[in-house]
Amino acid sequence: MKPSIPKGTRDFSPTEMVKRNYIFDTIKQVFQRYGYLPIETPAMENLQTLMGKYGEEGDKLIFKIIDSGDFIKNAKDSLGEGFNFASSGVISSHISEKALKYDLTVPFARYVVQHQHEITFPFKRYQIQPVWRADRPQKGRYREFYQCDADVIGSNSLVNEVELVQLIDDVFTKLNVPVLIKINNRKILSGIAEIIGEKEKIVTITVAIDKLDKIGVDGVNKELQENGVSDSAIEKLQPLISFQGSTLEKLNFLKQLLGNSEIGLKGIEEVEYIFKTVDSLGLNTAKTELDITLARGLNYYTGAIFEVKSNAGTFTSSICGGGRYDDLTGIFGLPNMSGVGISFGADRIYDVLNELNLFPESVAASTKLLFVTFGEAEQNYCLPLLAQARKAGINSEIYPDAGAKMKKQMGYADDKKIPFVVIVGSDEMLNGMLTLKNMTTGEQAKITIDSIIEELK
RNA sequence: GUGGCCAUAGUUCAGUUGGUUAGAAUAUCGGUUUGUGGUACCGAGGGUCGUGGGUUCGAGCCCCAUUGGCCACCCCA
Repeated sequence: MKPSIPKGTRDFSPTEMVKRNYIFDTIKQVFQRYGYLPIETPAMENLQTLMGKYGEEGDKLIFKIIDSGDFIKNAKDSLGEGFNFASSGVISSHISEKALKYDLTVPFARYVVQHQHEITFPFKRYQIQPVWRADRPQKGRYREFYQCDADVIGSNSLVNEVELVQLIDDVFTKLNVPVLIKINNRKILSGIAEIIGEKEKIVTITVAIDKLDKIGVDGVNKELQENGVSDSAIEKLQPLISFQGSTLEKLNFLKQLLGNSEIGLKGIEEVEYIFKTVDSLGLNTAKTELDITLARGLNYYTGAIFEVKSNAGTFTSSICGGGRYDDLTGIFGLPNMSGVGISFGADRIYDVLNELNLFPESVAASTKLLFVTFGEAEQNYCLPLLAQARKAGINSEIYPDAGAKMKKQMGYADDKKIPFVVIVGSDEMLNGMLTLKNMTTGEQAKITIDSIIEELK
């Protein structure tokens, strides 16, 4: 049998893990600086917890876990004798009650409701875990990937939104990636749908507008028409999607256009506050932009929405995204609990850093000292010295096979990029003067174990 | 869910209009050197050419199917 792993999943080598941990550590450090604390939730959730939260497309991409035991019998019991295997869609809900989590936000909402009596609000949590999507893999898209989420729930304040923008800026400044943070507000999109008289079609309209930079104005109009949006509504939409200008000009333009929409004006007010406050505080390296064509597919967003793209390299997909959701917890029985959060896509950030060569040269050297011996007697002599070195906090190891040739042991050190080697043979054992070799310079010296520890500490 | 490209050693790839025993580089292991790595030289192992079928005297090469990979659309991190 040929060894293989499922489509869209990957193994990570030690070198890759060192790089990945660099990203995780950087993000974690910034999260903590902003007062977020970690939680973890299971890899799987009850299917009902996840279904219906991500829109029609999203629901299709949830990995369902088949029930253990005789699921055919179970399905028969609940569906009756006459059920038809051909309609797998019908039986799937009868043979699966668990699913792999699709994102971290919905399980977080479930967590908040389930643990509401242990939580002090506003609750700020971060979470770095894998999620799974049954998407078809391609560049920057995996079926198993890590999200790094920071969310605050139980606070309506726009200060949270402002802080998240700063947090994004901090993370990418530390990682040396120049980014563009696109900001919009679902309320503005609602306002637009309202004033063009197609309130019901808001999802269709936002999805179409979102594609503007890819398919152009004509493409958007065509898609709207095909989806039953009236011609007069499309006409009213034109000035909006073709408008160019600075954030300030966009805001003024929107104020005029959405003057009759209460929700639209609310959205403008929120966006204006976020931009003004962020501007007055200043950002390190990130650029911001109001993008009224930014929609985002996840159904649960109701207020501000964010999307972050790299400004350098060929990687154009978003590497971070988020927004405000007013009622994710309502469905689990805890209404009026607004939250806002963002999610960093660690795997895509990895791809960006790799392409731009932005990983630091020597991220965390592993072993610092290797004991090379010539036989069992030497090995026995070295074991206590090895323990002594470890106790002193020096990452060290001994070549485990006592009889191995020196060339082999040295090669091992070289391959693992171990900077120092201690060579111990009969001479060394006689007087305790060990041979310490610096693998970078090739220099050797006779020296005691205590001096070695002192030097490498 | 729709479309395009690809599949030969652990890895990256050669392989002539279809013709004998499928090659190289690199990695691995061994040796030159049983107290010295990163260099050099020599040698070894490693492939039912993704899988199944077809055409042919003969298929790694042509045809069909299937699986897997990459990429684009959709959607998204």
